[in-house]
Amino acid sequence: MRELDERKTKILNAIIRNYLDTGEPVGSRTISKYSDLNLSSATIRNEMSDLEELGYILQPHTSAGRIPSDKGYRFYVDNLMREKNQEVSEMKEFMIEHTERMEQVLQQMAKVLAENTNYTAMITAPSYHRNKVKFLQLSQVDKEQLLAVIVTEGNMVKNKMISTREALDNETLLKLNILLNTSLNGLSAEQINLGTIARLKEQAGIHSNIVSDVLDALAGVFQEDEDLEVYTSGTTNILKYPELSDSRKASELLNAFEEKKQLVSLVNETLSSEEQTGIQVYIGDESPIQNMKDCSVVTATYQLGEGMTGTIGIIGPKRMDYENVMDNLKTLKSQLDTVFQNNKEK
Amino acid sequence: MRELDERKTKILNAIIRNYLDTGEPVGSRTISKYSDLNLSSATIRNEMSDLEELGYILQPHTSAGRIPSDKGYRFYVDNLMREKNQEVSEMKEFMIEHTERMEQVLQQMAKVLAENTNYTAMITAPSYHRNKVKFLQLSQVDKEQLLAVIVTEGNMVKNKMISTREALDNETLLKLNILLNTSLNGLSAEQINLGTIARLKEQAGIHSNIVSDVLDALAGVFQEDEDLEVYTSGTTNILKYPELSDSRKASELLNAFEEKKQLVSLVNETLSSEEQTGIQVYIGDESPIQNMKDCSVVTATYQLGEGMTGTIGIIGPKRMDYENVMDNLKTLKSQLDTVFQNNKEK
DNA sequence: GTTAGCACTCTTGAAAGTTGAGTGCTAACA
DNA sequence: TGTTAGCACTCAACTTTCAAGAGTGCTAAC
Repeated sequence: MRELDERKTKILNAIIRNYLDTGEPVGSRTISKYSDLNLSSATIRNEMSDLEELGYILQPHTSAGRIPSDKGYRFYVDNLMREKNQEVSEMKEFMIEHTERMEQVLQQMAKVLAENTNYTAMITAPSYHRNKVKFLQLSQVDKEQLLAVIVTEGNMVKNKMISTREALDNETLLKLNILLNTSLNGLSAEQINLGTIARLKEQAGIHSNIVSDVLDALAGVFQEDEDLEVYTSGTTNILKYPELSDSRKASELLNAFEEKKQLVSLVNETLSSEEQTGIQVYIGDESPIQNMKDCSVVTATYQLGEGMTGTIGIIGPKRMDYENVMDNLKTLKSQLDTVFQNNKEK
Repeated sequence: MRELDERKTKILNAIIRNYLDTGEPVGSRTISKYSDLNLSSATIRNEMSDLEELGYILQPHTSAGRIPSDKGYRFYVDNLMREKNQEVSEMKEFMIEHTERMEQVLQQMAKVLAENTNYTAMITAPSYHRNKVKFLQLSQVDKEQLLAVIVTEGNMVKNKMISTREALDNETLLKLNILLNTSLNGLSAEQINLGTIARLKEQAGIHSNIVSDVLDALAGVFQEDEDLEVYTSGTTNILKYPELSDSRKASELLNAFEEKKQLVSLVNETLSSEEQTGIQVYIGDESPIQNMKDCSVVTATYQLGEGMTGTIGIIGPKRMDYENVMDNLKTLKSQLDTVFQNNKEK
């Protein structure tokens, strides 16, 4: 037997929906009129009393209406929420325009997401943990400087300047390039081990110091992506919700967004606890970030195959419009897949 | 004859300093005790009355103390402020650690600046307007993709992927590279005109479409820097000042920081109205950004020679600690010069 | 020119009163 | 047994009132 019978469920649903709309505690009379149950407020009151005892709703104070508890929200998200299946939104247009610069795309997406939802959006660049070197080139830029260009499977390009004592002649450069490419191509960060390195240096002979520099650069490349690029947008949206906009809370939250480092734990959490749908909802204390205990956080991961994953997140008040948010995330998620897919096939 | 005699000046000075400290309207009695003028509060009152008539201070309401007007702040900044000349601060250490990635350096500086001042800091990457192409290279990354790498005089590196219908053979690639380098090296954005382009395409023959792509990329590179990379830090600091932290104002301000586009006008304004010291102070309405009319903005430009300039700015309440802010900007400015200088000589 | 004194103004905060939404409980009803 | 009407009660939120305190402007005296 379920904890909640049908009528209680309906009433809980009505309460939550109403609260999502208004942000005000909702009373028995409202429900009595609002819902199609045709029950008097007194009956509703009795049921509400039960629901409160069960922990689904709570009263901010005696003689106020009820608001959903975290448990109530959880029940709503898990059981009550209707899944919308909107058609593909306008996002696509944006993305087709500029697929050149990854950063721009991501920033743009965050923006669209924030605008669509009126909450704060964050999105991380796909991370290359298990990504491989695809192309590597050293060029002589001027007398004392080499430029190392590194391209990974995901077509991410990284550069690193290397200072040398003196210019290398063309032939040496060519040799080095061939050496580096044959040795390192197709390898991921984990696969480049001491053995590889030693062998490489040996073959480089007197230019082993340059090889060192290149490897440093390479490490830097992979490293850099570990400390994660996070794009946020709509951070100021939280000020729109009174329950979050008091000076202290707002300040803490905004800080978390500015110091993007704090968001890392959110990303990791999301990545580790993968679910079937790929969409996670953290309500209040469930969130891995302490500062967000008065918020709800909805996250999704997008996959690009070959171990490249990124995270999208929406942060808003607990009474966020979960349906809309999850719908948005879902479409964006699929959009991302197709976009990067296309990009690759081109 | 000056508008303000010595005594009025002293009193104004005392009022402003006091207000900078406390943020509260300051009354005649406070000044009478606080300053070394040995005047009774009544006398001060008379003088204050004059000062108000002259427009240097104003009353929020009858029977409150006085606060500085924009004109008062202006007078303070121009005439009253003592210039501190602190020794080189801790900034240097930070910068020496990571000179690799321009972005990181700038972001780091913004952070230090924000922490030092407790206001919001912004800093733009040096812009290459008049900067020149130093090195240019096309490489075959895989069957259908070329990578164009562009290095400018300032050692800024930009990449652009170019899709081709089919792979080019090595020889063609070499020829194209030589062609591009000989034609474009040493040229700035303005110098690449239709004549150059036509000539280039003609020489490229059947590969003129690739040349087109490279030129597009090049345009993109210069363009991209025109829509400006701005790094901000300490945006939440404005919440520390009650006069800015009410929901509406804070929201507008934070938005301006997030939508970095809005900051462009500030940068342009700063660049155009160059002064001897290179440090500008915008008080209230003087600011080119409407949202900042309740703030003061202090900006400086740093120069890297060869037409590369960037802008640093501090945004805070009108009662900001101008001395400290300007001091910070001044040292940072010189730091930036030396750092980039070193970087270049290496 | 400076100062003491006084009446006046205006914010601020506390205290007291009022309103209204909402509850819990009881008794009656179907 | 479940539902409902009615009523007393509670409590946040708002309004009003009041007193205190800071500060001013003005006048008259030094």
